[in-house]
Amino acid sequence: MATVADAQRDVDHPPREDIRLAGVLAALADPIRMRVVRELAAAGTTKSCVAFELPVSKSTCTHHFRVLREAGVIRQSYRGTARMNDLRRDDLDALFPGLLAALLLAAGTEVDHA
Amino acid sequence: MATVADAQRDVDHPPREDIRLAGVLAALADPIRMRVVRELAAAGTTKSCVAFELPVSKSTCTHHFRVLREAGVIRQSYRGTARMNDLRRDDLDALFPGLLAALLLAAGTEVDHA
DNA sequence: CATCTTGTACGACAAAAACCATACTACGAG
DNA sequence: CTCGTAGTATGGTTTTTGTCGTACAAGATG
Repeated sequence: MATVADAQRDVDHPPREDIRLAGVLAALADPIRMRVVRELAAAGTTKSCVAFELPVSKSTCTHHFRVLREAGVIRQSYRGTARMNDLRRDDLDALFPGLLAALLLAAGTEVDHA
Repeated sequence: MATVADAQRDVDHPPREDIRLAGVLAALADPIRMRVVRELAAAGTTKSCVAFELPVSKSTCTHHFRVLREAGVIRQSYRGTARMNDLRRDDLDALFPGLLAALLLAAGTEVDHA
């Protein structure tokens, strides 16, 4: 369960108005990070970092999640030792209408054809 | 006017099926290249490299146009000494429906709010 | 408390990217 | 033919990025 201590360990996220399109695109241009976003969108709920089973080391994993967070693509919060990740769908849709949907669709069809 | 010699100087473009979403996103994550694409979309026609008046040197300019071409975002062809550039709207729309429109819209609203 | 699980911090490294200057090619115009 | 214009090629520098390993921190669990 999330505790008060968890909340204090929480980390900074850019406010909605600071999210830049260039940052979002750079974040999603990496295949590992795009995969994370796709799995997050498919799940529809928060997922811990370890749940993704990414083919990289722990520290690289931390790096990728930080890039996604600083770009404003995901929201992170602690729950015990786990860091839960969550798509910032609301903010992205408000800022860039249709973009997330088009990106997820594009990524999906590309995988299907591979 | 375009000549036979012009055609022989033409350069390789990736076929539609080789265009990767990651490459397109990486290409568009650079502000200079996004600006080129936006101006191309707004113009609706081909434009020579020099017509963009980009704030970088000639060689850097060549570099950015090559990245866009190799990502499959633009088509280039010679006309005299000028290299004409053209958005690959048809291919992008076929591969990634709605993506280009969402990107252009997003880039446009971002500039408006700046 | 001891230990396991999760994740972070830091330092290092190689590869890629963005940039420039210089030298060059190719076409067009005088 | 000569010169100007448009762009390429090459090679260099600097910055950024993706990756890792090691050491550490904090909560969960025995």
